[in-house]
Amino acid sequence: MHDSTRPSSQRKRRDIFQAAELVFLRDGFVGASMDEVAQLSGVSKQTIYNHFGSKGDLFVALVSWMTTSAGDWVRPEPLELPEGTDVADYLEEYAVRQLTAVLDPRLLRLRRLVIGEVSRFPDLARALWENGPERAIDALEGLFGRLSNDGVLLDTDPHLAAETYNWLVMSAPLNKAMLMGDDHLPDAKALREHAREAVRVFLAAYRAHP
Amino acid sequence: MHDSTRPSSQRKRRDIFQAAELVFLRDGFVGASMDEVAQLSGVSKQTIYNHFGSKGDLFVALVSWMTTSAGDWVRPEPLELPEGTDVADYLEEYAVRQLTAVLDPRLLRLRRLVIGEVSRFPDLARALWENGPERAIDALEGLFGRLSNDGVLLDTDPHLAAETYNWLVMSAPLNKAMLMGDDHLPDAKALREHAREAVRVFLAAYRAHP
DNA sequence: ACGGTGTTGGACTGGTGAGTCTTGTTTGTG
DNA sequence: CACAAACAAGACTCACCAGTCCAACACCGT
Repeated sequence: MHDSTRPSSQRKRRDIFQAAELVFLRDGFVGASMDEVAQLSGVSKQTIYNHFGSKGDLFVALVSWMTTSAGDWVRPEPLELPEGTDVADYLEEYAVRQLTAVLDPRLLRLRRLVIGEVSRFPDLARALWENGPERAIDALEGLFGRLSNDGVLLDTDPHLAAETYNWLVMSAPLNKAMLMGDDHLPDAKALREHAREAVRVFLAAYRAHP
Repeated sequence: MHDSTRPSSQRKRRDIFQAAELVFLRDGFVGASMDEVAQLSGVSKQTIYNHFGSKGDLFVALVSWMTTSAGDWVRPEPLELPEGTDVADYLEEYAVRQLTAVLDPRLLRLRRLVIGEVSRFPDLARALWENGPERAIDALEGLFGRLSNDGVLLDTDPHLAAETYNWLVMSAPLNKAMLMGDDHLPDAKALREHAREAVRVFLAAYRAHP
């Protein structure tokens, strides 16, 4: 609702986001209290309503801010297999990076929150889908298409292959984390082993037979 | 809080559950109103508080009721490959059954709700995990162990194989449904094709080479 | 230094919701 | 039939919350 470029305004805006993140992630959308956000951010309630028009608007802005600002967790640059690199090694490395990024507790809580609010904020959930899984799958699809042309992978639908690989890597830890909380996350070794097995299964089904 | 075996009480208990299901699944735990549950169930508020001590207790009872009463969606009997049946056909059939069961909108909404309330009700989420994915994986593990002994599958960790197969089948549609709402569910044909591809990938990686 | 914009703190409104209480009525059982 | 437990209906308490209003104050560019 406001567009002040004053430095103090920008600072306050960021403080509001930080407090809102804490409160919304802890109490959910309905359970969160704007008074607490105000108090925790050291900002008056009126100021919040000047920056964001309503509780719902603040929530939407917060989720967008969290997904884009921490948007490094999905590689924007297209995936490319460096010359002379083993496919298995490359895919395994990609899997480990992606897993450690997505299994960040902050992102897990955000994901739970957005999933719980699907019926109230369907657009947010859709945005999270498109910036998360869909973007990752699209990036993989590009890579797999090229690998098919090079005769490394079978000549099948690259999108289907990308989907399969993405979920082979992500689904078991992610779905478990969704329900089991942040206290049962796999450690680095378990993650590595999971990634290796995912790559093994994927290549068994999609590698071209020479 | 009460243990009346009177038939009218049982009836009212069921009515309360039905109304609570509607309200909680629609508005979430915090957003749900006990007054509305009372009015919708045609039962006085006091009666609700006689049966269940508090809003939280009603919520816990409701989720338990929904997971167990509709617990047919996971086969209680251990999985068994009938004599002379093709493994691929059997696994594909199992996948389609499991998918149609889990992709029921009612269960999807319940899952979203429980995921959104992980921090408030961690026990519920854990119970949903154990009665859902974990039980399905355990059942598959038994089957795969036997198939390994019979030389049909590779002699690898049957639990790992079960986990892989379970998520190969479930993850793509389930995770998409979690975020994209109940309006983008795959139809029967898409489900069948997805199941077939999951089986193909799984057997490519786990079938014993003769 | 000045003036406008942003900010503050707190009071205030209107509404809602969980849980309790009361009184009178229903319902199943001995 | 009689009795006790369960129920209905609604008023009631207490607390909380989204959003607004207002008068005094702080900040910043000109």
